Parts: sequence; C-alpha cells; structure tokens
Amino acid sequence: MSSSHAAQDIFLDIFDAAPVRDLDSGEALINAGAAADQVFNILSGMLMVSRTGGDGRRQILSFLVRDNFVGLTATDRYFFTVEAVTPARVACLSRRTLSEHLASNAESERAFMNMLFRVLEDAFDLIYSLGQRTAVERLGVFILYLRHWHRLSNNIGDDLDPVLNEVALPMSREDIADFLGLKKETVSRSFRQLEERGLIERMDSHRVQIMDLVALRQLAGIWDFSSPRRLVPAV
Amino acid sequence: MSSSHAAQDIFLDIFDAAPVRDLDSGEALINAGAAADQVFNILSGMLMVSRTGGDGRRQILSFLVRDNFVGLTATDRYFFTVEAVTPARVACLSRRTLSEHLASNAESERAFMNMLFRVLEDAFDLIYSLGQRTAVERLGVFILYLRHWHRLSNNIGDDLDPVLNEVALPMSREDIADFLGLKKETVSRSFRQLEERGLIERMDSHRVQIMDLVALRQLAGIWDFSSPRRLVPAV
DNA sequence: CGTAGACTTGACGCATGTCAAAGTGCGTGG
DNA sequence: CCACGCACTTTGACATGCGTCAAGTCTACG
Repeated sequence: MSSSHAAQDIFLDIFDAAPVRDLDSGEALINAGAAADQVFNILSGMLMVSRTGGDGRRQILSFLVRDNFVGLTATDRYFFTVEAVTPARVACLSRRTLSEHLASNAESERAFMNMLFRVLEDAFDLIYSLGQRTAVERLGVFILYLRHWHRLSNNIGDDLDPVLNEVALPMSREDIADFLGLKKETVSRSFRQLEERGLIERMDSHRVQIMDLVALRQLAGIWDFSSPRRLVPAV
Repeated sequence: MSSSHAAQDIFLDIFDAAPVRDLDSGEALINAGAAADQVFNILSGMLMVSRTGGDGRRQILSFLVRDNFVGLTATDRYFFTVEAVTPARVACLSRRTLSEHLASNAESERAFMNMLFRVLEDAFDLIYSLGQRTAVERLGVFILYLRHWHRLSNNIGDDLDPVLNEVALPMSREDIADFLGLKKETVSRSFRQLEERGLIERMDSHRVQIMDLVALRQLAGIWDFSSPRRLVPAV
C-alpha cells in the first residue's frame, strides 16, 4: 500500500495526492449549513464534529484523529460543524472526486462502507453512554476511548503497553462536557472522583495517568475495546 | 419500479423475491452476539433495535417501520437485539445475497449507502436529544418523529394533513423511556406536562392527538422535519 | 367479569445543574 | 526576566429535575 493507514481503510489512498490544509486550534473546517462539496481526511491533530441548536445548546458528536474521514452527508448541505481542537492538518478532496473513485473501485467502496459502519457503531456507543450511564461512568468510558484511539492510530499492538496509560485530553472541559451531555463543573468533579477511587491520576489538566485499568474497564462495563471488533473488515 | 417503496430505496427491490417471516409482538428477530448472516427489510408492523449492558441497563437505539432495513454490521456478529413491538412481517435475505447484489448493481449500492447516511443522521439526532434536551423536549421530539415516520411510510404529501395529528405509540412506556434515556414514570409525567400545556391530548395510553403542532415544534426546536432533507438522495 | 400487567400519580431523595469564588497556568508586555 | 492579566479549571454552596419507591387506577385479555 502506498500510504501508512491500515489496509482496511484502503479508500484513503485517494487522499495521497490531495491538497493539504493546515488548521490552527479553534479554526473551523466545516460550517453547518454550507454547501457540502468537499470531503476530508485527517492527517494529524484532533478535530471535533458538533451540532448547535437554535438556542445555543451544543452537542459534540465525535472527535476526529489521524486517518478519520469526515464530510459526507445524505444531502447537499453539511448539517454539522467541524473545528480543530489542536493544530491539525487535513487532506481535502471534492466530493465528486471521491464519489467517482468509489464508483470505479469496488474494493475502496467496500472499505468506505465499512468505515461508515464503524462510525455508526461509535454513534450507538455514545447513545448508550448518554442514555444509560452516570457522569463518572461516561467519563471513564471517554478516557478508555481516547486510550483506544491512541492505540489504533499509533499501531500499538500490545493492549497493555504501559505507554498507553498516559492519556492526553487536548480538548477543554467544556468540550468534554458537551460530548458527554454534562456541564463542565460535573466533568471536573467526575475527574476528581475517578482520582479519589484510585482509577486515574491527574498529571495536569490535559493529561491523566490510568492507575487501575481493570477497575476502569469494569466501571465502564467495557471489556471489548482491546478486541479486534473495530478492526475486522466485513460486508 | 417493481415495489411500492420510494425510488431512493431502490436497493430494497432485492427483497421482492425474498422469503417472508411473521413475528408476534415481543418476538426476537435478532439476538445480540449471534452470527450476523442475515439481513432484513420490514414489510409491516414495528420493531425496535436495542443494546443491553452487562448489568441489565437497556438502551433502545431505534424503532423500525415499513421499508426500514436492518441487520448489517461491520463484523460477523450482531451487536444489537431486534424485537417486534407489534406483530410484524419482515423479508429475510442472506447477507451474502445482499452483498453480491450491491456489488453488481451500482445504483442499488449508492441507494444503500445513502440509507446508511440517513441512519447515521438519525443517530446524531438522538445523540443531540439525549445529551442536550430535557425530558419534556425529548418526548415532544419523539412524538414529532413518530408523526414524521407515519407521514413518510404512508406517502402523505401534505405536512399539515390533519390525519397526521393523531399519533399512535404502540410501544410501552418503558420502551419509550429506554429510548429517551428516562424512566417510565418520567415519561408519564412528561405526557401529562405536554397535555397541561395544551400541546397534546391523550386519547388512550397508546394514542395522542397533537393539539398545537406549531408550539410542539417550537418546544422541540425542530423546524425541518417537513423539509425534504431526509428524502433527497445524494452521494 | 376478574385478574395481572401496564400506566399514573404522589412523596421523597439524589445526581447533576447553577451560581459564585478562588486557584492555576500561561502568554504578553513592561 | 518578572509581573500582570486573562482564560480555564477546580471547588463550594445551593437549587432542581429526574429517579426511586410505593400506592393507586386503568385496561386488556383470559
């Protein structure tokens, strides 16, 4: 393969020749309501996808890291906003180019559809969190998610590699709150509770150390992040 | 087209020749964890998709009505359960057959992918509700969703057709609660509040009459259900 | 009809939200 | 290099919306 991403995301190859755009933290890549004529592949940094209601309430739908794809909708307008959390670099392609590539390349199209399924499963995970879990549980799951993403995007094979226990949280407390359906004060208090229970330690406000992975996973009710579930291609 | 569904869902044509299965209310169609070798198209009745945690907490991910598709995953196991809410009839196809059909029919494949986008947008709507809206707002949105689905699946052109103001809720209060991230008592109380505010009237416990559509939409912060957003094909 | 399950309602408690203040880190300009 | 100031985070005190527990009431089905 010509690029560095996982074989399952072979459709990302088309971005190899695409123009690149650099974003400062906070800079918007996509504005809700704009014409949806471009699609993007994240090369580095972190971005977030959000939706804001008429009264200003904001829900963050997902965070994006390296090799994530964003920009396609069922209609001709974006219905979400995408902004950089950290300085970031993205590859940009016209929707039309992607569309033609997928239409002419069956393998890429399968890989693309598979990526859609993974996004959908992530959405279902978030729905479960928001509907059923308490504040502390949501934060625990979130930390495990970040750890998992870090593992995937750095191709760290060993699930128990100690380097994974230091988790970076580049986004603000308010961003975390708007992702987890909480208020920023509640997020702070939940961090403290995880610390008091000995599950994590706060290094600084944007980095935590996981002290008891087993207990954290138990709290989150998650045993399968380390499984190949999200890695196996199908359809 | 040979079937009755909307042109945008042309891929459903392949179910025309498929064997049919009848389900009683409460009967399971898919059990989480089972081998994901079949896919389904709902012909009539209502079903629900849910996910249950190890400790018994259940989140309903979606309700399915006529012409909805269900059963595909990114892996070879279902990670959700599907059960009938009302007596229902579904068409059954092997995953392999669908897969081959999509691979050999570009138009169907595009339509299928478009359906995935609509499912994803519905998931994002639910995430917004669970994360940002109050109990009464969630219930208001839910009633409007049911009204909208009814409109779509009966091809009622006029958004203000008075027949749409009588909304059937075949599922139990607990099902509604598990969909909206609430408890059944809170759902009951929210119904009462909507009634006290003059937005709806409870006919019986499984049917409501919308008395003030404008106010209900305002409460829900939704102005675009009647728009063609979810009807326009793209990609 | 009668009975069991589903729904509604009430009283009370707790998790999370709200409001306010103090603490912390960090970039800027003196 | 230090000092100031601003934005972000943490913490505390209090408010409230939703959950819990417990009666009642309805209604669907045998």
